[in-house]
Amino acid sequence: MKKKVSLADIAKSLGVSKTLVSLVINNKADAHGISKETQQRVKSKIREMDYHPNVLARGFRMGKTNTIGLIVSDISNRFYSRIARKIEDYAWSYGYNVVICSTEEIIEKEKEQIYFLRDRQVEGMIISTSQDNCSFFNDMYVSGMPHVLIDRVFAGMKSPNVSVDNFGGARMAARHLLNQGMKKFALIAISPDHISTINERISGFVETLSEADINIPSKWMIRAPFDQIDITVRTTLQKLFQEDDLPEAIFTLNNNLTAICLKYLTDLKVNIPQQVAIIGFDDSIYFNFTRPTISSIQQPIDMLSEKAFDLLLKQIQKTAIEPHLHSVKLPVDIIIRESSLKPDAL
Amino acid sequence: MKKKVSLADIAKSLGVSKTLVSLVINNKADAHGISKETQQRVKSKIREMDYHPNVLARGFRMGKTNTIGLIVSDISNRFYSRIARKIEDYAWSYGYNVVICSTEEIIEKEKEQIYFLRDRQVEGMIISTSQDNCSFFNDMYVSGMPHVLIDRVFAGMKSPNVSVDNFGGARMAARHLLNQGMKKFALIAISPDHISTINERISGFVETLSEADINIPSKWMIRAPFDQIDITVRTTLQKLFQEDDLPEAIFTLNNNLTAICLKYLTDLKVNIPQQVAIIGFDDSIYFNFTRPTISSIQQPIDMLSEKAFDLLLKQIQKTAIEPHLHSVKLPVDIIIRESSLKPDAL
DNA sequence: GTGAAAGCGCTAACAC
DNA sequence: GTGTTAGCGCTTTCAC
Repeated sequence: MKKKVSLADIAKSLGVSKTLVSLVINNKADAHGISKETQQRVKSKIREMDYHPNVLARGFRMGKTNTIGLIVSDISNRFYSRIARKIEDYAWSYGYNVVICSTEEIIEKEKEQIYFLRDRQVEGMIISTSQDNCSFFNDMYVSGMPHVLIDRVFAGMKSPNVSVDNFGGARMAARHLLNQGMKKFALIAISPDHISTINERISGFVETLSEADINIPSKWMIRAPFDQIDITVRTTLQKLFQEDDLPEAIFTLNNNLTAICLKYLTDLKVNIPQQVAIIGFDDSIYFNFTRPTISSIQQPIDMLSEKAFDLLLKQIQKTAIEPHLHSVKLPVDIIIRESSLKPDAL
Repeated sequence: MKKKVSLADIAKSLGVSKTLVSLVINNKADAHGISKETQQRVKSKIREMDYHPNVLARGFRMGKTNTIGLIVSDISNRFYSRIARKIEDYAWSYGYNVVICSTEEIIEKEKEQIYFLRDRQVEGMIISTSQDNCSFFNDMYVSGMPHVLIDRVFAGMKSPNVSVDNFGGARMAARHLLNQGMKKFALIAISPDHISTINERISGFVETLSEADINIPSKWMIRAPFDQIDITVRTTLQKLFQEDDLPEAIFTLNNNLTAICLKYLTDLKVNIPQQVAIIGFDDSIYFNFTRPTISSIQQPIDMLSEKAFDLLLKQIQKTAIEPHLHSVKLPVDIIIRESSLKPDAL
């Protein structure tokens, strides 16, 4: 693996040209009418000398790196790691590698990472952005850098994108709670407060409630900074449960929030859903065996990843993207379990 | 972003040599006594023409790609995605990108991925292998390809490696259960059956039990194939609970197994720990708020990742690795929650 | 059927 | 202080 045998070494030791060897390696020998016998000689020499093409050099020469980038806020979040896995599978099947980057929701870091990947000539990127508007990506789109925005999107953006129906999902959650006669709600989101998914979920929830003439008091609209979710949720819940006036249900806006919220509700010995019901955005296998089991909005992660990769590949291959696929919004499901049921329904 | 301005373009439009531009770009201008004024001219031209160095070309020239590979069985498994995140953070801080590969526990796929990454000139790899012996890696070590084995290791291997004390962790679990007077145990592992971590955990558990003259009946030594965990666990548990003779406790050997096992125990309406206790290897935040809360062996993921990256970096930089750091084994903790307590202790 | 030579974008001796 | 030149390992046009 070490000796760094090059194509030239093979050619020399065989007394043939580099062209010949290159042709054989790339299966273009037949097309060029290279004799079977020569081909065999080359092939066995390659094996003999344990030659491995320098893919980097080839990529450099051909302007193809066979690498794509995946940029998300945090690869250890299961939502993103599942996306990563799917993207990786598709990528691998097309001969691509994927480079991962976690932005920690820091806009500057995200930009830096995108620039870095671009300078390294990745052929495309799939991005769940932390930015607060699409001008950066519109420029990128105009510049011709293949990319697709995933999960988090903006109105009026030019880049191909695929997301889920956050608004509709939140609406489902709200309706489900309203249908059971609940009237008092709290909502826990993360900040920064320009994340599109979070805002769409908030809108969906809030608007649906207001159609029923219900508002969420501002003290129950909770924002936990991305890097301080744990402590924020803990102190907020502690304070909340010191008061007499409690919400009937809490809507947690992503999987981390749901988990952390449940952890501290448990610590506080709050009965779910008797004292307070809960429903989260983004499902987890664990929600099946907590007691109570946890209701949630389930996202079509596999489909999301598949569509995203497909859109990226089309750009890389310069295949036209049908207009109706340029911006895809996927439906979500509500999984009703015990945590969101009115106590008397249990 | 598109026009592909090259260093040569800058040089030409400025009427200077490429060398000059290169020196300025790489902050070597001062050392070479390039006048401040020329440097400024170059810099502003670079900005004016929106030039971005082709990092690939540079890497190609210098034999440095600033890329490392991370190879695990499944990046969507939280254990690995947390490792990935940490590795990525360290890598980024050293100017490295990380390429992820999921092997699905398929040895051939793993080898293919390693070859692929090698041919792409990654500078090093961190690998949680699915292979059943270390000869492949010993060859790799001899060949000089920087790499470190993480999590799964082999006795007598040459490659630098870092793992956790699986044997000790399983022993802790066994002792904890034995201490409470339990005598009948089941164990659920994944196959293939050459995965070192799994085997060490089995050994630790089984040996500790046998010191107390207890054996696990073979019908209670369960193996679920990696890609069929769900169905295997389900049918196994269904069958198990049709019988009168039940184990007092189940030891699940990784986070997936624990989750899936809990899911189906819940489906079967089994009372934990009254009917059967459970303790898992690998912790999860969710174990805090299930009811009962779930006991587990907690692994030092951050430390594991840090040590691994450090060992890799040393190899890349050709720094000597102190002998006692060549093979690192990290201690684990037992987190005792409700699921593993004798009913009368609750 | 096979080879020579140019060049992808960059860096680094070595000149001048 | 600045420029010339020779590659890194590969593919590809064009020639023979």
